[in-house]
Amino acid sequence: MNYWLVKSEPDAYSWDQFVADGITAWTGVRNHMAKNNLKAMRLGDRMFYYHSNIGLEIVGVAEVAREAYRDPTAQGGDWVCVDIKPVGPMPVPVTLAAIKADPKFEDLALVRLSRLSVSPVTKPQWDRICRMGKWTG
DNA sequence: GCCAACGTTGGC
DNA sequence: GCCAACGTTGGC
Repeated sequence: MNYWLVKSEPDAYSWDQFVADGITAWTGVRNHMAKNNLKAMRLGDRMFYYHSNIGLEIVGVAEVAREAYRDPTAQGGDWVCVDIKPVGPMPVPVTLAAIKADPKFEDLALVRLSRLSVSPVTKPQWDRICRMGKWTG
């Protein structure tokens, strides 16, 4: 299984809205590196759900419910989206500040490539963030 | 509100 | 093919 992190501005689409929807198509990605990450996602892969701009913290865990397919909101190009569904909220949200304060995360894409909206997370990074957030799933 | 990072556009 | 200008993202 691979691990990921997706960003959403809570103003635009919050974790609570995501939970209310139950499943959502992760559309609108228009960056090639992010697109490649979407294409690499496999059914059941897990991802952190991060609130950018407001909150600046990982608030939940989601998983891939459908692998990459053509993004219906794209006018042209070969943009793709995946379907994701919430697994559960992070018992203790993990803040960007806490992540940045830990030297073990200096290679985390969220830190190094701050503008990338869909990024990979290594297994050790995943486990460490889960511990910080008291995630027991 | 500012600014750094970075992708895209367009002139040459 | 280079590079300046510009737009967007996202943290501070």
